[in-house]
Amino acid sequence: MSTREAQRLETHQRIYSEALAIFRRDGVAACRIEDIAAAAGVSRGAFYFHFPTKEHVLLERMRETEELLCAVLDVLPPETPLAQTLSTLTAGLAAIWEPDPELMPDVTSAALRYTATTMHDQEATPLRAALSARFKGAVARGEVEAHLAPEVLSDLFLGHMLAAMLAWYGSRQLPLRTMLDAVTILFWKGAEPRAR
Amino acid sequence: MSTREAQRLETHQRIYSEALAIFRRDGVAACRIEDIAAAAGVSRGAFYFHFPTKEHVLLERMRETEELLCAVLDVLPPETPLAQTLSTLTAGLAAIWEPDPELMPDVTSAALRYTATTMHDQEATPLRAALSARFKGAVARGEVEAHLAPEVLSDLFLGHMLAAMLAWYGSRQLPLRTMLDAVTILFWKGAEPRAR
DNA sequence: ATTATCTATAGATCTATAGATAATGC
DNA sequence: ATTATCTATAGATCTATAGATAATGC
Repeated sequence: MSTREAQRLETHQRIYSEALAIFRRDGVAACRIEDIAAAAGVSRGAFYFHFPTKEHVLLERMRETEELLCAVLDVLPPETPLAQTLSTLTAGLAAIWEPDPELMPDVTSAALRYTATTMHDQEATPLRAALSARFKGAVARGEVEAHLAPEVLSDLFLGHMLAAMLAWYGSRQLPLRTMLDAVTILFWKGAEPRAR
Repeated sequence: MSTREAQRLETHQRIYSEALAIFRRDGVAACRIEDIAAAAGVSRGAFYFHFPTKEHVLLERMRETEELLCAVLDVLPPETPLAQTLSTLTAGLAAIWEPDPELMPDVTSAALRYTATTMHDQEATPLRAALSARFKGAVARGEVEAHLAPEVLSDLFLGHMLAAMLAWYGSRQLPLRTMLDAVTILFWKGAEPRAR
């Protein structure tokens, strides 16, 4: 790695982590670019060189967490039962967000809008692609009763996790892991009582 | 209604509808307050008198759609089976958003963040309260197998509808109504194959 | 010499607020 | 006379970009 590239990455990382710290302390809306630049020891222009807007810092946070989750999923062999894959995912999500919930609403709402408005049909984030492949395998193995295409089902599962995280954020009655597992069971079993 | 109040409401409505029109045409981010004020024939200050930020226009749009949905639900008698209540809700959601999808990601992401960050536990929007009451009744009648409290289940159902709407927005393979009904069936039956 | 990274800054836009105007209450 | 609604505008902040500097490629 060249000196110049190392320098750029270091500055980028410093701006990124200072921005998140100020977001947590003051809230995203109240934080000025000037505050971030000052904390990182650079000019306002340097912030704009690295991030078009504050929202892009939040999107990078989402990418970062998705990379962590991808790494966790990659460890599982392809034929892993979907139920176990999803359980691994909920554990990963809880490990990331439970100790640091403050930015969750801002990060998830930014990511949802960005994904909906700028993501074209064929593209997908690495996490969406990885989970979609797992769902396809599960459908092929007959583990899932699909009224919907596997990739749609996969996106819906991720959407349900986000909904659960936001519901959790508002009340915090249960541990996040418990909440996410309960929603996974709901996804799996449905809300209708079984005949007995 | 006093002259003054009528005038205020009229100006408010004019700013509101012009703002939505410009949001649809140019996108929320690109739209300047000046553009909205000019289209409504008022000063920039008048915009701020009626709305603290552009985001509050989006939140008012969400409130407006929720009122429509509440009106639809209120027609159903309290003992209506939950499945039928939810079907009425999906029809209402599709009727609102299918012909005018452009602002859906901005409206829903603003509403999600707002609800998560500023809504305290005891409060709820009229729609959340109305649907929560329906879920409580359904649990009492044994229509729902609840691993989660009825009001949490109700919020999750709404969250699942939003996730489905955003997934629909990205691809538009199916009619929105079909998509929402498929997710309702998923909510109801679960993804696991039944023993046969 | 060229280019990537960053600084400095001009101009655009936002936000807060003092002041104008017309409706209201007494 | 008081107050609600709106205008005008000063000051804050953002965004776009010209220019400085130091690393790179030749």
